[in-house]
Amino acid sequence: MLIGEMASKTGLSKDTIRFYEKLGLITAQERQAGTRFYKEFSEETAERLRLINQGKGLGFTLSEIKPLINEWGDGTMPKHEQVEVIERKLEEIAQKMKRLDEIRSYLTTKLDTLQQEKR
Amino acid sequence: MLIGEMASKTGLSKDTIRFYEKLGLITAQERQAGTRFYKEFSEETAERLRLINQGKGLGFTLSEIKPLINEWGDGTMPKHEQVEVIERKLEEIAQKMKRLDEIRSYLTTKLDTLQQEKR
DNA sequence: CTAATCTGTGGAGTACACTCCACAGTCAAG
DNA sequence: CTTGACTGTGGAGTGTACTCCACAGATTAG
Repeated sequence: MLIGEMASKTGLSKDTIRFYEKLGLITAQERQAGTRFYKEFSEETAERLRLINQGKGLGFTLSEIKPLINEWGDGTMPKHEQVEVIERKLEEIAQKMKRLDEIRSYLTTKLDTLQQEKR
Repeated sequence: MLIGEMASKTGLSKDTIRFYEKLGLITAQERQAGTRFYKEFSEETAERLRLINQGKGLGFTLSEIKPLINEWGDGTMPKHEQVEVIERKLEEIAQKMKRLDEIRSYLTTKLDTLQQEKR
């Protein structure tokens, strides 16, 4: 699919998608058309874009997200290191969940207080 | 306490703390000293700064955090609206937790795959 | 065939969240 | 009473993540 379809499919702007491609967060096939080239995006890339978006909403930066979603399989990183990276991320996620829960109970308490005051 | 102490206490830079004060995320007493004024921060403000920091790490922007931690008690917002705001935020948090869990299982699966490949 | 709509590129501009700097007043130690 | 470490202010600069624009080629509807 071309960039326009991808944009409406994911809710991201074309510019954002191009930006992510420049950063290497996603890739595209080049399809020739006369003298120039168009980018072909795959269904899998749509999935990736969704993951990226979720990550962002959770406070991960793009540079944190990059290794998270990349194939690791540049072959460069030894397997045990990959395992370590993932384990570290899992800890981070556990941390984030804990914090979310703290904010949740903070808000719940506030809500209770408000509703009590009402009567 | 003065800004330096607050900075080392929270791990935020003095500039960041001043920036947050400008935005109205935190407040300070003014203490006169000769011709000029110094800012006195309270223990409660330290708590606030910690909350702000947690919120940021979870993907909330400063402008989202502001109403979350503010006293609402400018008296301006009617109670039932306050309740609504909090309820909306609680939903958002539930969403974020769900997404975190999705990423968690994505990573766990990846981890399993890697460890299986090893043998 | 032509007009409208799509496409990639290069580069400029924007919003947010800081970060740094120069300057001048304050204060505690020696 | 000087020196060094602290303080507030104003303003400039930085990094991240876009967003917008002008341009020129490509494609599609009529």
